[in-house]
Amino acid sequence: MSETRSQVLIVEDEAQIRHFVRLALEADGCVVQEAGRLADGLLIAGAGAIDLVVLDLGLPDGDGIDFIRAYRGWSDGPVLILSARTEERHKIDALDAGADDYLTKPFGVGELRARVRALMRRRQRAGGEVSPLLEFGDIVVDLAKRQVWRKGEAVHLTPIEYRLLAMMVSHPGQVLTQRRLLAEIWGASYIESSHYLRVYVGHLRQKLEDDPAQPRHFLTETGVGYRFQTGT
Amino acid sequence: MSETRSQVLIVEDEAQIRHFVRLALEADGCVVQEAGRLADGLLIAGAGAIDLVVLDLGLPDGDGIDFIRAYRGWSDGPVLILSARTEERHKIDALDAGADDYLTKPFGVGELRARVRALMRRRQRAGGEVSPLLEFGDIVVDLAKRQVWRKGEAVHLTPIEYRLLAMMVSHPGQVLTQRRLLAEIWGASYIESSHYLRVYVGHLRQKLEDDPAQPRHFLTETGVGYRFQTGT
DNA sequence: GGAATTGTTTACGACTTTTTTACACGGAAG
DNA sequence: CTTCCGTGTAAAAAAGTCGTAAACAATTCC
Repeated sequence: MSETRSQVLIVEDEAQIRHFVRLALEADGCVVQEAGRLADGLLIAGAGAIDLVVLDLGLPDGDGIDFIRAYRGWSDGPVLILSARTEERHKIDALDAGADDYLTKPFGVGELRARVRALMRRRQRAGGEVSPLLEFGDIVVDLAKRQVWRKGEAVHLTPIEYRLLAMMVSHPGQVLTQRRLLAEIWGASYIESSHYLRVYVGHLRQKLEDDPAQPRHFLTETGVGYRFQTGT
Repeated sequence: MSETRSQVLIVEDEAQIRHFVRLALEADGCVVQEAGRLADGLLIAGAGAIDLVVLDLGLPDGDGIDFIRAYRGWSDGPVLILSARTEERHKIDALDAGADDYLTKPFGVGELRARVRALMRRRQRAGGEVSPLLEFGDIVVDLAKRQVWRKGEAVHLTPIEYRLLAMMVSHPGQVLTQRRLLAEIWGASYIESSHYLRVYVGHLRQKLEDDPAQPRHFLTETGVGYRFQTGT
């Protein structure tokens, strides 16, 4: 936490706990954003440069496990679970879905802060080792900074465009089915709205392909989904 | 844990718990080394090749915190604390000294394994995942990416063509009856429409065989079905 | 409050895939 | 030799999918 302060997102329905966590983390110099529902949380996480997510599993508008899976679709950032569920089964499921730590309520504020510090420390160390720049022909993507360049020029992407791109570059060469893309970007209730994908893949091709009509990276697999091709 | 198995070091004075942890982690494919004292633990860890340390804080020959500090002097590898001490102060101190996770005794074996998997996952994420390739002469199939190559060149297949190919390469050398292929690809009500198969096997031969008229992989078993021959 | 940006929805032509139709080939049985 | 059956190609028609532009609604930003 030397120059840029860490951005933390809290996804939690109880305003009281949100506030409690916010105070705890701000004491360590974090910048905190709050979301009361999973859908809002995904929106914020997709829109901004979030360094760490603190997630309550028991939210009213959906299962927190689904949030982890969706988030993991485009981000490797640490996720700490807060939950009232103490059963081992829940912990295992959350950790295996991609969470990094699991803290059961009630928890001590000091322990929460220490665990957040541990995750942040590990994150910064990992960032130093590996270059976060992904390069594909003319396209360069920095997933950590949420920035995209084409032929050296910065490209502006909207939140949805960015999440779609991040999902695709995170699975190079692989076909991502329409159902999966829709479920992880718009939510499980949108798996039939495939026209959204046509519109937004179109946007990405417009902004990132040399010839949008003859895409070389964002390939269509008719009837199945889309494939991000890394090669030239 | 793709090729090289993870090396785990357990530093713990009670032989019973050591054995318990060893069994738990070996079940996940880890290679486990044990140390009963901090000094022995440092010696083993110092020899290198350790991917993760499971450390009991309450050892007779010294403070576990000192172990963490010493270990952090040369390694960034993950450290998971096991401890009978439940007080928050101890957790905070251990985490701030460089530990990555803190589990209080008694703990569930499932949770321990899940937390170890979470730490390992984060460690290995930098390395790209490799999906298994099926190779048959000139033909290479990547079922995970849904991609097919012939003599190094990508081959485009329609959904039905791909499902037919996937079925055949999944049962190499085996005769698949027309009824079975039709039922699995088109549905149970199509088991008499054997003529679809002629069309689509024809497509596959056209796209993947050297001489479609003299197929070497997609063989006809007249009156029965088709066989996928793996050999050259 | 107004302007700019972003997300959603609609419409339609172009394109891909599937289904259907037609016909030629070749071996086995009569 | 002819007939029949299962088979292999080709190409049509039909069905389904995709890409784009543009209008509208919601949201954000000044």
